[in-house]
Amino acid sequence: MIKITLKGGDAKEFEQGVSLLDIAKDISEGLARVCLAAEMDGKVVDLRTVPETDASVNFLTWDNEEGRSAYRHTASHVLAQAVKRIFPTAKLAIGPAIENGFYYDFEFENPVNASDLEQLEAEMKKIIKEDIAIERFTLSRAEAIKMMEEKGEPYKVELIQDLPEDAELSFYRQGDFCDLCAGPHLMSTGKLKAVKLQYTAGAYWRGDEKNKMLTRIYGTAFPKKSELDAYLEQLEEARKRDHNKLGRELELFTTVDSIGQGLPIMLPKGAKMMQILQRFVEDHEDANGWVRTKTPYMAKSDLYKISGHWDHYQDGMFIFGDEEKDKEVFALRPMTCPFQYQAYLNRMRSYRDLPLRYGETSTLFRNEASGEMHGLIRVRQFTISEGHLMCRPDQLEEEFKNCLEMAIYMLKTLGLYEDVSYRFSQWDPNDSDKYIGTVEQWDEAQNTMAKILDHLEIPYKVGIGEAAFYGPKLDIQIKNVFGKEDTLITIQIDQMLAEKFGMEYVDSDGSKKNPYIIHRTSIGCYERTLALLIEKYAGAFPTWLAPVQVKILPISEHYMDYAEQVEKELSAAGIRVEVDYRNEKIGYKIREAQLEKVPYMLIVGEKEQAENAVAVRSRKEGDKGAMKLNDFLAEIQEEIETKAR
RNA sequence: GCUGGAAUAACUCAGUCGGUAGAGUACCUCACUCGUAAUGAGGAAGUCGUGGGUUCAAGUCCCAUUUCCAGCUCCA
Repeated sequence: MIKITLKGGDAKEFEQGVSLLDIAKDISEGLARVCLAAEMDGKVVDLRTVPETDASVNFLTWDNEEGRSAYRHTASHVLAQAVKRIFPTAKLAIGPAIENGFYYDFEFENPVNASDLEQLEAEMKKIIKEDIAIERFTLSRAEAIKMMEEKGEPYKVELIQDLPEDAELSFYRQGDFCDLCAGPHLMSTGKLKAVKLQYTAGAYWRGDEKNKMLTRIYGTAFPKKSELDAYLEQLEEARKRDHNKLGRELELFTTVDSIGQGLPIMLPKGAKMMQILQRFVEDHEDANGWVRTKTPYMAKSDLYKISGHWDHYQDGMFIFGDEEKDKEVFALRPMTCPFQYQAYLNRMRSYRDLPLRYGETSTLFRNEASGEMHGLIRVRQFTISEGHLMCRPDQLEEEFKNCLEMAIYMLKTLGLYEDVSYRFSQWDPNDSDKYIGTVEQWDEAQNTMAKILDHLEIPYKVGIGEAAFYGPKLDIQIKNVFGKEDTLITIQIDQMLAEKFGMEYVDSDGSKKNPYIIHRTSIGCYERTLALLIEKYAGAFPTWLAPVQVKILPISEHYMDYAEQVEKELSAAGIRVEVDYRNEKIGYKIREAQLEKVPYMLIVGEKEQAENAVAVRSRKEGDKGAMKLNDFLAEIQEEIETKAR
């Protein structure tokens, strides 16, 4: 007999040789039906696992991430089985479960199109209906290689070859299909209910662009059709917020073929929003000890050679001229660091001068690869709320904390704070060519940063290989409507560039030292931040950010003069206001203003004109009735002042 | 850069087997002068992304190229 302790603490004795599924059944048929995998002594395992000794067991269902993962991982195997049935020559690569679904990478002889996907999905449904039992078995490394060679699966062979000689490998078989897999998996294909293949994409074998590009098929799976439909609906809804679509519809920006990729045109409304953000950021920074610099957009290659950009970032720069032929070669700046350092170097600095906080609204140019541009999120020219802060070691933590607090203040004001996560981006010591500095320097920089982050109790994930070439970063990450994560804000500690540029200060004991440099942004780059604001608010911005805050809608031509008078009064008070002078019915004008997502509509007609009033309609709450113009002005000014959302 | 998809009026899109370029919205004109999400009538608007090719004939087929979209890789 063995003793099984359950999550609640209850323990029960079972015969040797019973599987976890049997145990679940013993507890209740209901549990056996809904559980997908189990956690045994802290390890996620199959339900087919037979405990050999006493163990603690926690059954995992759809409500657990691991349960969903097992479910969708089985779906990915069913996809692979369907692919092998319909395209027997396709080669299998890998196929994991991911956050909202699964994918599987294949090498096909011919491209797969949408109708192939439909056919594959139909085949998957057939396999599910067949309710094929899934069996697990193990092989030695040598046997595994032999089997996959016989099956003609070169990618699987390569995966197995990378494992240690004495490894024992687990396989899962479902009827005519068999795959190398660590598991866990469901008991049979019939456990799956609602599956959907979504789209195909290219993906490099092992994520390395030097390798062959495989075809990745993405799909998702849910235990109920209604849940699948709800998910697909939700995706559809999210896409309506896509800044790249909405931003164009709302006339915030556009692109033009002849200007080129990654070079958006900010239209008046988008440019206005950027100006509002920029003024807000600069004023806030300057009120918190920052000073401004204004530095050139380009420099000779000499500067980038000192900073290391020439060796480590040349592909990312726009370069004019040729080192071989031309006396001087220039490059547009991809970062502001080496430029702002020149301001520091302008004279000898004392320890009393520190910290020095240099802010700049800085336009940068990066020659991104052509396929990488995306709306306003990834562009070739962008403007960032840049800053470099030079300080002494004893000031570092406090200054870092202040930079972080400023970033958080900005995110909270914009309403994005609840959507972000932290990433501590470290170097990859196995890829040291990408970075400057020594192992010791990196260890020191990262340890310093780790200490500060732990002390400030920042809940971060570590990103290996995500560091800048000169130092570690704290990245504040955010996801767009497609679930793709990007860095919105970054705060970095740099001990290397000060030395390279000969930046020093004279300490209290008369010795010369290199300052620490914090590279940071307070709101990120305006283009990307604007993109995320568009998606966050679906274009219905808080009043303080809205490019048009008030739209005046005269009932008929008779009240146009009064409308103009109201416009002048509001405009003089700093409100961004427009009048709809068109000769249209009021319902029509309201509809248009509502679709433009203007926060307030002021309807003016006979009554309003007589009483110096306006009939207020809020975008959010609809008709709010008439009020004196002055009262409305006071209210909206209060709302703008407090940056209410 | 790579894989796949797309590009037709200002916008959203239709255009079958290769045979005279279509709709709705927006825009302009006229009438209506209107009270909280679309008044009616009329008009103008397209080198079918660009450049080649096949054909008696190309929006449609082929090649190249630019841009856009999704993903990969890369990145703020």
